Amino acid sequence: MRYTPLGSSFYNMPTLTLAEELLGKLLVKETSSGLTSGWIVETEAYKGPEDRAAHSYQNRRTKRTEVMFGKPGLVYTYSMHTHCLVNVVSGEVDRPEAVLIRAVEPKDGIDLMYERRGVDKKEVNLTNGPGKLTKALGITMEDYRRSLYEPPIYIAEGPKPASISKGPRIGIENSGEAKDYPWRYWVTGNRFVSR
DNA sequence: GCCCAGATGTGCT
DNA sequence: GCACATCTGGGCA
Repeated sequence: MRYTPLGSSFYNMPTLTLAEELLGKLLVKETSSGLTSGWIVETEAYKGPEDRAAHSYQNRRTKRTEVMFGKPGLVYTYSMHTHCLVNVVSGEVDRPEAVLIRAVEPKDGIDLMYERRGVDKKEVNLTNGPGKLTKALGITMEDYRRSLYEPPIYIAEGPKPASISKGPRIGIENSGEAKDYPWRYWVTGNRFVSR
């Protein structure tokens, strides 16, 4: 199973548009154990300097956020507690914006996902959360700063969802007014959406 | 459904 | 050194 990654030009669009356009695309990760992939069904946009919920709020530039200042289409992996989350860097160079991938629907390598997540899980629990999908697909801090338009981690074309919903983002209660921005997008009715 | 502890990297003092 | 985070799973109701 092999797919054609979307080229770097795909990522040259406003962050909110990109967050919406990513829905229905295929997120693919190749490792020595095999290939796993899933349809992206939920995303959240984080808009740099003016977004209190973003790591790059007020252009905070550190070792961790450095990649957000780079080219769009790079991978920003972030570790939190025992988990790892994956973002797509967006915005032009020096515009520290990103799109968080919150959930995918498993497509290829489902056996491998069970192996990584635990065989006692229901299928819906394999990838219906940002920390879950990274584990199921084998995405780790090793992928930090990789580009998404070539293997081993990339995004390929997929069907456009029939209907898209949007609403406030999740897990950012301490972010003042930013917590209400409707920058979370998901495929309407998809059962792999996190909540 | 809600509450809570786990357990670790990161950033600030 | 210390507080806290783009979360998850298990406990209980």
